[in-house]
Amino acid sequence: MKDELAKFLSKNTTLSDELINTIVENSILERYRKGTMLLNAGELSNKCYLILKGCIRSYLIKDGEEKTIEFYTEEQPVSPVNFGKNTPSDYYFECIEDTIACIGTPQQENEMFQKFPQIESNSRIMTETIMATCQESLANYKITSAKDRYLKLRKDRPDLIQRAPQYQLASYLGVTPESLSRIRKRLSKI
Amino acid sequence: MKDELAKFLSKNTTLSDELINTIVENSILERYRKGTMLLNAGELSNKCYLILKGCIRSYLIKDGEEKTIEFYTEEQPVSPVNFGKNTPSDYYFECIEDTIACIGTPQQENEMFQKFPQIESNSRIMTETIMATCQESLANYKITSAKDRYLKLRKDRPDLIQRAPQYQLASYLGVTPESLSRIRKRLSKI
DNA sequence: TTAACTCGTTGACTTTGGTTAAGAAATGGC
DNA sequence: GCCATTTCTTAACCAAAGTCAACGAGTTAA
Repeated sequence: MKDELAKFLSKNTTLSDELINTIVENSILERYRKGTMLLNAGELSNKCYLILKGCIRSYLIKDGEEKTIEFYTEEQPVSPVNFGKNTPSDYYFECIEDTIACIGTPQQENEMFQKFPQIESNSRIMTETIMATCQESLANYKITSAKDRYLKLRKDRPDLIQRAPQYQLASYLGVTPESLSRIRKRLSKI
Repeated sequence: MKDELAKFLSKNTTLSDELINTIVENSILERYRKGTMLLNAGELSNKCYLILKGCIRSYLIKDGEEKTIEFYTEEQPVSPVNFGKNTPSDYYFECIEDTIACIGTPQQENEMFQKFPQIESNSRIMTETIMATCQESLANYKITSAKDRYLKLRKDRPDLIQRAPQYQLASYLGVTPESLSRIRKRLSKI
């Protein structure tokens, strides 16, 4: 499993093999069962994750309904926006599959940043990349219909369609489960 | 004008007054007339901005229509997602008012990061904050109606309603100008 | 001053998605 | 296996937003 982590780092950073090794050797892996809540709304977040196997969903509850914000799968970093901050989370983080993840804490992060400024630099660049993705999602969301968003999701992350229940996909796409069902029906007729 | 920059830095970073002074003294200010294109789609971005006065709008063109992504006003940093990268921009950046901004370049940024690692650290944290805002926007967009988004915009950024033409606000809210007109009419009747 | 544009508004009509309710299918626990 | 629960689908109806077209106010340019 630690290989996955090394692979991720060499793909997403410009860190030396030596440094990557140091990180991998000092990293902590955890296993979670499907259904485990990693963070509840109202709680402080003191862990971030890199998924090696499995799937994590973030959501919030509005008007009594779960609204899925994001699905995270293999090789994706999961960092709650209040990670390491003294503010309560608005979001829930839940494992929707049995999941193995590499854990990070604010202390450990700070230590690493101190020891190897290189890592902070890479972290900044990675954050910028994730932000670009987020901005793109928002732009894309505004200018497309629910049907187009479903098609795009099916194209970009086909595995998710299989892995997540439909009502979660629906709220992720910003529609009701009924609407998603209709969209799928319309598409299947073509 | 440089005071504005110092004010921004002391509000948004934990940098020492000394360091802030260094930055302010080395910063370059530029003036742009209303209508100036700061970046066109397809171009590389080698400048980022901190607005001291004025308003910048980013948009993309889809199906021949301008879709407004974001409005940036006083004290907001404007960093195209491809800033300093070797990839062409998908977005246009336009001054919709006469604007004064502080300019940054990738070279200058790197130099500063090298000299003062503190600054890179602050930059990372600022990026994380901006990302949180972006994620929140996306979440908020998904779970609200156009009317609610208009009300929220009017509450959060009342000046924008006055400063930007309605068709730009409409595409920012993700609706047609006709719809926004109707939403405003409905609201005025209450 | 007039002609041409742009922008915002309005109306008629269509399409899409939400709501409610019911039933079918799948899942999980015993 | 069987029952309870959850999830998915379908249908009828409604509300919101898109489309198309027309019009008026304001601006610009000849």
